[in-house]
Amino acid sequence: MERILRDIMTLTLKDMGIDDTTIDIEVPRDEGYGDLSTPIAMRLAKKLKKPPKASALDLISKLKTYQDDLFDNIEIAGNGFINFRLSKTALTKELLKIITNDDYFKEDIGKGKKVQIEFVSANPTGPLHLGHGRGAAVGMALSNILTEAGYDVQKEYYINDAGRQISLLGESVFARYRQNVCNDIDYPFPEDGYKGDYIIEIAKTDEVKRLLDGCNNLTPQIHETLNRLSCEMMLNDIKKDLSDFGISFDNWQSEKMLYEKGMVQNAIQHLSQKGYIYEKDGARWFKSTAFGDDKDRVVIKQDGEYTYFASDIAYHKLKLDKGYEEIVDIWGADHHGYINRVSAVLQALGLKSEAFKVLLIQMVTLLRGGKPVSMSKRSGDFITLREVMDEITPDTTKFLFLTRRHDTPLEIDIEKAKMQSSENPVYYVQYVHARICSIFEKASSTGINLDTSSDVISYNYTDDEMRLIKKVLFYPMTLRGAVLSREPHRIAFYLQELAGLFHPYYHTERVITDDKDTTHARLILCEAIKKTVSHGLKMLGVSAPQKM
RNA sequence: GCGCCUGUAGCUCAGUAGGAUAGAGCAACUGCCUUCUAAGCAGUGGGUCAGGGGUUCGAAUCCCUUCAGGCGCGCCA
Repeated sequence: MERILRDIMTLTLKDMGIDDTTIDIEVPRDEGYGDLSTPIAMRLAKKLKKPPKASALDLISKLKTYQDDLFDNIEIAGNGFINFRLSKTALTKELLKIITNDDYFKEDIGKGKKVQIEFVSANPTGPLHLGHGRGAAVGMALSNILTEAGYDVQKEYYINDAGRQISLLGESVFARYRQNVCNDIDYPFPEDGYKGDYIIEIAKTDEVKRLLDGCNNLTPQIHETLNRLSCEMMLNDIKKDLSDFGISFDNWQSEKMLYEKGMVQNAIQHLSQKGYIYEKDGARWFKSTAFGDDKDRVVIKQDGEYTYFASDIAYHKLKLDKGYEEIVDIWGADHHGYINRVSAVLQALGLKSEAFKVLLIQMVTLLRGGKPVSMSKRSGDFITLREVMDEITPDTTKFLFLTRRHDTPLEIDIEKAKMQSSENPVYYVQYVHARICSIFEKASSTGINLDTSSDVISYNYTDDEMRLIKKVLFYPMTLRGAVLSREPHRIAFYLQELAGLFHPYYHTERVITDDKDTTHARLILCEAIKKTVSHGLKMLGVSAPQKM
């Protein structure tokens, strides 16, 4: 609905010789101000050098020549707001489009722009914890809405399967093998090793036992194989967790592969040719200060080894080489100090700084009965995503994450989350869908079916119904806002508002009545609501159950 | 010390790219199942938007500053 208004306003402004102004259209807080409103006259006043009211009058008179039957009236408020009241016929006609047009909510904002979203990317040295779950929920929802908005999105998981941590993983598994399989209780556990029980489970698997059979100490070859094996098993667990959580990826990018294919070396060489690499104190540095970083960063250490940053350079170069025009990295907030140097790399490689966005996922602090639970992978003492989603369902967990902005710290009391699971907001929204499904079931059992063949509705919708109709028709505004701001949580809040309108309506009015026209009109409304709710839930990666 | 994030109702959080009289859920209390699902509905109470200054037609939102909390600041990954 708002799209129609936006379109004709764009045309009108063009007529007036203005085509560089952003058009803000919003739903006023108070219904008394109309259905939609725009503060554009205030902005226009400066350009036209006329007072806001005069500018508004100019705009309105021209606007009406385009599509007069869209509005009941257009008013100018004392402060210069232009308030539109939409006509019932225009609104109901549009309502039918939601039902008949399966792509109604698609809007081509992205115009096929290639965007890569990288998220989760947890090290394969332990199971996913809640913070990863939060990143997964956000990344998935973001890629869903961007895809719906016409972007060409690829979801990627970056596997840190190279470097010392993996070596340490192998050593940890070996120590547990000696201790738990060979009963060599005094075998020393590596100081910084991974202490979680999952390491013991890996050590006890047949594959590991077969590999390590009769092995008293790690030879380089066996260590290498054990690393690979442990990493694979860990990664399989992660993949299983993600898939059970409802998260999918288009590509799993291995860090190790970057080294094996010489891409790290190539990337450094490439930057070197551009003059961004220099030597100092026996090491090689990337001149990231040239692009706004605090200090230059080492890429090759004195001992000739690459730093972790070096492989990240190669990784981000690969993203560009694959043709992505926008790069979104979703990281834990504790990595924020890393943004500038990666941004510097991408700029050095020719990407505009606006085309690189990092979404920081703030910490999830877990409380159990009011007391914080410590989260350390090394000590093995942390709450996994698996535990939580098994306890309160993946839907509830995702909704919990997506009813918050991703960049604000989040506290979850696991006891409360469990207790509230039957009163959780996600059920409130899903219940709308289930109830409407139930209505249609009842309708078809009495021989009534939804008829969309005619666009004439011989029924006068009540005020409550008009409120619902508008809410549904304005859903694309929320979607658009979520896309532009990259904030999927807005959809979760919208859905709660829509549910907050539907449930009271359901309670006071019956959809299936003796009157044919009334029933028909109300079924149309219900179908539109159902489509909207199921679309919104789908964007969030949450199911829309037929029954509850 | 420097940098990033945060501070809104008792609690957990929204606040729609600076817009109109600051919202929701939870918790508390009171009612409502013979109806298409009570995971629901109706009602009641609750605020110095951390403090101060500035920018303008207009600020919870932008800028400066103070205070409070969190997280970073390796030739670790």
